[in-house]
Amino acid sequence: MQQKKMTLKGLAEILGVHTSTVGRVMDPETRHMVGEEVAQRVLREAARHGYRPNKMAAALRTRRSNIVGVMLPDITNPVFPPILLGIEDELRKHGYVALVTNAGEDPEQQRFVVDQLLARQVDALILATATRDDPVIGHCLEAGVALVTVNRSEDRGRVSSVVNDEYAGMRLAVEHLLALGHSRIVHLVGPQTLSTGHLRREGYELALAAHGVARADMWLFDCSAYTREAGRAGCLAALERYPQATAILAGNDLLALGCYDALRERGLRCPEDVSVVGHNDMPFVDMVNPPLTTIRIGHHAMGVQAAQLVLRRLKEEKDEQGGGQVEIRLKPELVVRNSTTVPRKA
Amino acid sequence: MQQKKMTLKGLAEILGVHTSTVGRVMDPETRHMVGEEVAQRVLREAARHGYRPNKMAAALRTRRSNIVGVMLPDITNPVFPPILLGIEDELRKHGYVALVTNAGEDPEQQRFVVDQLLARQVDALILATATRDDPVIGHCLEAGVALVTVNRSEDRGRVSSVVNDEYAGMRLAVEHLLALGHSRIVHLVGPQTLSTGHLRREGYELALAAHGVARADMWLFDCSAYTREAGRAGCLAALERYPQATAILAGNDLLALGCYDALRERGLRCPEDVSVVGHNDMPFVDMVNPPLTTIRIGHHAMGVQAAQLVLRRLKEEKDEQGGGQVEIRLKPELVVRNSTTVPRKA
DNA sequence: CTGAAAGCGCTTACAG
DNA sequence: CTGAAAGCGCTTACAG
Repeated sequence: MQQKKMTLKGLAEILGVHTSTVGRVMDPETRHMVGEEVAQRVLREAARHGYRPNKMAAALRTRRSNIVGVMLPDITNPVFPPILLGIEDELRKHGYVALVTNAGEDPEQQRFVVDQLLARQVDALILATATRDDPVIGHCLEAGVALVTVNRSEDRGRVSSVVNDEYAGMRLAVEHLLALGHSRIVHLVGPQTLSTGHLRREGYELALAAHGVARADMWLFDCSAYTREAGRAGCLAALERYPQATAILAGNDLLALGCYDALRERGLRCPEDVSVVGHNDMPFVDMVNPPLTTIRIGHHAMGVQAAQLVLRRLKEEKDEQGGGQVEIRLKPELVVRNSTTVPRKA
Repeated sequence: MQQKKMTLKGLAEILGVHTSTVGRVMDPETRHMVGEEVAQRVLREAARHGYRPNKMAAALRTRRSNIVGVMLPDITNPVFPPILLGIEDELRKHGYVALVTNAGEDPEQQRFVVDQLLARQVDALILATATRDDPVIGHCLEAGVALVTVNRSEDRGRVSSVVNDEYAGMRLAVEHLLALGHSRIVHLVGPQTLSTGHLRREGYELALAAHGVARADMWLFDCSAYTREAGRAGCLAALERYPQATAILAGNDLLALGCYDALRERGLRCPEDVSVVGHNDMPFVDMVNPPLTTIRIGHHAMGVQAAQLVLRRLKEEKDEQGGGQVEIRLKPELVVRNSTTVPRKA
């Protein structure tokens, strides 16, 4: 059963040819260099033994592992699986695989994980963990790996990224609420250490300003993390501070679900008393009560683009072309469901 | 910036010692073989150059990659991320990493993915894709890799597995409904090609039989897949066939959510008209309307156990001990929320 | 305690 | 069209 692993050398011995001949046949690119008849014999024998070339050995020799490392902050957060799927789909098309690891939010742990990935000779890194001022990115840059950031970006522009257009998303959300007649809109702000939290906050301010809303009427409330519990606490406190609020624009869907908890606790109805808008359109927010109005982000597409970008970078590297950093911004979409309606009468 | 990659040989040259000396120092296990003073010099120089041993080269030499391949059917299904997390956490503790890939449900594609993983020299495989009669498992067995199945198992007992105790879960669900007073309980059956679908069905029958319910009063309805849409269609058809049903026991949470859709379409209220029970307790089913009563499965623990099992198998392999196949069954838990109540009056 | 040497399984310039 | 040889970066028995 446990058939002994066949190698190039083994096959060559059986066939009475040189290993380099077998090697040439196994690679479709170089197969033409070998005589038709010999090639067929080699192929047949390889198949008979279920020969599978050892890619690690090849990687060692060519200094190309065809592995891209992917570091996630939390695979359990529903936005990441689709991104990952997009990355994998695209990489696979080009003969690459993803070495995915979950690193949490702690920079020390992340640095450790990056070192693990580098020790395993990944050709490139895709980081979904970026913070605006990210020490780990510096670490990666020093190591000299090809690098791309996905979903989040850093502030210093040292690395290419594929992100959502956060300004556009917030504009959609704000204009939806404005159109319904809301003028007292609280923004539950996500972590300011992350580009998403920061840019959505700016997007909220920009969108309101564009519609002539005064600074004083922009009601911001910080949440410590993108979690349901932080959303609940933030919403409770925001309701206290701004009792006249008729709508809440949450930094993401998890915060929005926390708002649902808080509103229920306060005996307020959504959307009749307070409208709520989320951000991400993560799975199943159409099933909650009430179905959540939110901003849909193309997570799968984001993964695909990130993979393409990193693959392109790898190609340029080989061609010795420098190439500056780019930021690819995907357009989000408003999904109106039942958590938003016209404001209650004051 | 892009500092040239340092190697054992490079360090040895700089230090004027032999590569094997440097090698011995880099491995804590063999460090004691080297003189204290030399070891310190080596360590200092290694740190100065940010030396990171090439694990691929080591793997080639030792024939141990310390990589475990993990094959998933669909990372987008919320039950898998926690399993994955458990696997990774445990593997990391032992110096292993997971090479995760999403393979879909198609056996051809899965076989291809397995070959990819094997070509990359994984030491072992954890499959979350198992079907009751699984051709891909045969393929893996032939290749002679250490193998463990997680969440699902195959029928032939050729491979160890870590699964949920499906009988126990169904007993909890059935007895909960019985205790509420239901006697007309439909079971929306999951795919019979999967151990989960099959065993939950048997569990339903066993539990009802234990309470003296006649075969004729066991109302089964097959669903083609574990999806919300299949649940909706199945529920609609089941309602047609069994109009007196007062409760639905869905094969999993996704099917249960599909029931919600169907009930809404038929103008039936849950739980007043029909109680619904799910299976898995996946994230956010506490936020749907109504919050779902379901069976909680320890997915993270399942991943941890699967990793432990495969690691143990690897160790035995080294120790030349055969060791038969085992099945580890985790105990599930009933989570009562608002989708179940006493039956309506007939 | 340290060194010299062989070899893991490939790839690829260089000959012929 | 095919072969001989070197080498990717390690590890590890074998000497001394």
